[in-house]
Amino acid sequence: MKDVAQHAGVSTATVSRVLNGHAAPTPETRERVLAAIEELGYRPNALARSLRTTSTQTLGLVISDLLNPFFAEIARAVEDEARSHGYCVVIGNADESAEQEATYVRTLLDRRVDGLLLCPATDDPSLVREVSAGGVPLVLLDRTVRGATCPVVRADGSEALTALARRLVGAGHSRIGVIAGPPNTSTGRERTDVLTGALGGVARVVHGDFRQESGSQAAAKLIDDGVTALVVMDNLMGLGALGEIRARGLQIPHDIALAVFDDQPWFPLLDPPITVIAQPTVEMGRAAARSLLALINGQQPDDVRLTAKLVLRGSCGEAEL
Amino acid sequence: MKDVAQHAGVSTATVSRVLNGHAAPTPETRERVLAAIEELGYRPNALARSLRTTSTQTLGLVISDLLNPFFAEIARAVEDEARSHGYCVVIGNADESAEQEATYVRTLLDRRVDGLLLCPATDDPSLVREVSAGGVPLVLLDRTVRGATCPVVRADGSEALTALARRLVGAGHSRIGVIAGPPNTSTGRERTDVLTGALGGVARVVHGDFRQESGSQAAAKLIDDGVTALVVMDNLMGLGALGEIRARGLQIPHDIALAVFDDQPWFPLLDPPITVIAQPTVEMGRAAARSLLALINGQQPDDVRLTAKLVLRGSCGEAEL
DNA sequence: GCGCAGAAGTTAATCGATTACACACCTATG
DNA sequence: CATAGGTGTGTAATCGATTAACTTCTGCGC
Repeated sequence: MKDVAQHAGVSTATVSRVLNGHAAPTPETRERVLAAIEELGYRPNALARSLRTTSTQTLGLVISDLLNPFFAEIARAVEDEARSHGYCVVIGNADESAEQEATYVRTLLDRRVDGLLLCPATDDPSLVREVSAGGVPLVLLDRTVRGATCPVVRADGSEALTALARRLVGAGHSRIGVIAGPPNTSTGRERTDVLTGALGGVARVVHGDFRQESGSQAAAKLIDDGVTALVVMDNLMGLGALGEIRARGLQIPHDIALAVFDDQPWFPLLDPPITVIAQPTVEMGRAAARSLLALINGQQPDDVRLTAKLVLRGSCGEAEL
Repeated sequence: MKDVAQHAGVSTATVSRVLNGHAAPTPETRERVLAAIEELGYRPNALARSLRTTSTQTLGLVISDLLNPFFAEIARAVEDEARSHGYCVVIGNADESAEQEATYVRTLLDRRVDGLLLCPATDDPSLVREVSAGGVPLVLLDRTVRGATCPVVRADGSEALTALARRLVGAGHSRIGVIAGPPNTSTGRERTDVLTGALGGVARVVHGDFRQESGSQAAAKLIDDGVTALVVMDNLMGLGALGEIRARGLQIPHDIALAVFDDQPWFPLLDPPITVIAQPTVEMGRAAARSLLALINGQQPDDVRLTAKLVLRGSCGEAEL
């Protein structure tokens, strides 16, 4: 910057003013400065700028698993929305591990992100409290924690789950397997509670960990237990369950009915296509980013609850479309 | 930091030494400082530290499309490897747009990443030159550019493509459709050249843009053209092609054979399972990260070429396993 | 008892920006 | 013609760390 100033025959203050579009400098000075910048190939140092202004124009996003397309879609939406407001997004991958999640959150705070979006790995509120104590704007996404005091953006699957339960029971299923998320996550618990509630006594619940492998194992257990329908609470576990069903040579929906939480582009390509509860991932990501930006600007955004939709495709034996 | 120093009755220099594990401070002083840090909940400002040391312990990774599981896997591997060396990764999503790619690269440079991993959207070398001119360590990943002067890490599919070609021709196909990547990407061109070369005159090539929609359109065109086999050069276009095949009610492999570049966890679940050319994504990501770290440490890593493997599953009419 | 080596800690410059304040110059006004 | 008010720039403090150079103190050898 000093070089630029010297080159243009002005002070660094003037260079800075030109850079930040202040009113002061003469068109003629501005021209000289811009020419010098161009000539020297100068690029401002964002670190120095941030240090001085205490604003990094960056949001942190900590998600549970980058390989899960559900989170990948959310990440993309967050990023789009943030960029359209001049913010950058730094993504941290917690890998469903509370410890790694904490590490990432601290790293992001150390780098002074202007705000943080978090998909908490567990419903333990201590990390959230730590962030709040640091005074950094925080929005929770997809999942919440016990006694959360910050805005939360998530999808509500109650209606869809209830409709699904009605359908399965109506179709005569009397032993229905539920592959649930971990009981210490809000989505894991809530979805399961709603569904088992709606199913009455016919549900058999096995908890997985939101990963493919746990889906196969849970499916194996439930199939051995004689269930005639399987509801899987997450797309990766759904993948695992599908694998297990195929491995055993079972026919969907004849031998076993299947429904999965989260839609995936390839679900319609299976035979039969898979019935799902689709979450509005893009809207969730955008809404979360908007809430966080509002918080950064000193507003108090409300919680956002979007609704997940039941998409019937055939894997539960419903009339084909 | 000043607060901590005051609290512990020492100077900021001593606090800094304790923080950075220098030899000097007495165990007793160290103790006092750590206590003060703990008590005040102090966290060092990474921006200030980086400004002073000109090192951010951060790598930039610019990929073409976060929603493409191929890149998501790479991103995860890069991140794992980087973390194990004490580095953070900032991911930028270029969305297959050269313009957005350039924007991201500049943003990352402005933030003074210690090095940059780039999956170039096109084979235009100007952006690469810009980075090199800035003296920032750079490694290309998956794709290269014309006249690249930096290390490149990628998968070599020649062998697998040749084997696939032999098989298709051997099975009697005489009109084979190839859904290729954009001609201005190195992977788009090279894979197609190898395959068409090995196929002799029987290939019909249509170029897509590495996205699902273009896959369906290309498939439609080729099927109308009467091809009996389809080779798709990327998993997203493969998804689109599959959709088109299903929509037309064609049976794989009876009516049309199909092979796809890039494996996906759900390919084995289709009926028949899809034959693929699998790229070693995890190894690519790790190798790229390692090369970049080596470059940062002043070494001169060689290019890395890993081999992609043909995985026969049935969608090309091969003997079932 | 003197000098000196080595250890422990402090002072202050520095990284590259932003910005409050001061200053010089110019114009309009009473 | 002195003065008030504007404008365009420059000066220098500041953000929060690191670190070279310097000070102080301790203990040891002769």
